[in-house]
Amino acid sequence: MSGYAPSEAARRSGFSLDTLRYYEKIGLLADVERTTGGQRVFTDDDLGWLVLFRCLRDTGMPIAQMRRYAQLARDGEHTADERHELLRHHATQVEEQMRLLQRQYDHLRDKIRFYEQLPATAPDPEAG
Amino acid sequence: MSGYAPSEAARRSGFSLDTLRYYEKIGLLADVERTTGGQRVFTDDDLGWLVLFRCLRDTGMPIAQMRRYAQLARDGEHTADERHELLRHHATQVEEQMRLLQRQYDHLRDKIRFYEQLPATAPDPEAG
DNA sequence: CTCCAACCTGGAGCGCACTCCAGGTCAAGC
DNA sequence: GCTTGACCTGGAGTGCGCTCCAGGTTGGAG
Repeated sequence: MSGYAPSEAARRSGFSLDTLRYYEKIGLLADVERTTGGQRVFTDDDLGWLVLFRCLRDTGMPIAQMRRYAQLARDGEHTADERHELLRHHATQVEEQMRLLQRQYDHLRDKIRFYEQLPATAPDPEAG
Repeated sequence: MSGYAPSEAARRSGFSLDTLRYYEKIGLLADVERTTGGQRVFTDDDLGWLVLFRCLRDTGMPIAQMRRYAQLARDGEHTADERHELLRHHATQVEEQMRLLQRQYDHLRDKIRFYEQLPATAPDPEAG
């Protein structure tokens, strides 16, 4: 229950093999265990981190910031406040992002409604 | 009420001057009017298009697709169905995007809640 | 008429986040 | 032991959406 081949880790995390290697290379994922032959072995812990990275990535956090978070976690328990703050700050960004998305979605629906109030009317304000 | 200098168009649309020029260059914005000296003059119609582009961009539509939409609109009234379909299709993408964002936001809030149920507990599943 | 800030062009460069490649190694199944 | 598919490395390349630049032109204020 705690030793996954690269392909298995990729399957479970939804990241490509190249992305997993990339994340390790840039120091986002901490050094991953290896077999004597040098092949990666991912642990449940690594998988947990990947789930988090997916969450942060999907909500638009830049990699540099994720890396900062990961580094803080590696630095130990005394960085908990800073990590907490980092996530809270990110959450407010996400809230703003959600509001914008909702607003523009509403706008889009208006536009679509326009097409549904055709047929055979005059072109709309932006001729589109 | 219908002739804006580039800087004014930029201010009103929220796009940079470079972006406005870029949008014209790639054929997203139709050829913009010019003074005899060659300087751009944006119309209310152009501004309307920019509002739409902002909506589509903010909701994640790739430029290629926006360009397709704009081209269809230029092609005339008989493309209305296709434009309608394009927007409807995009709207479903946006809905999915919103669901994902909400889901990952909830996940993020859980993570934050974890930090709030400290202090001085054991590290969480992904040690973060 | 002069000045200078705003504008023009074509094209190069950038930042992000991967993605692909060549050339070689590892390890499980037969 | 051999085969073969999964894996390794460093580094180059990609796609997107701008952004910046040099070198020149325009046009309204004074």
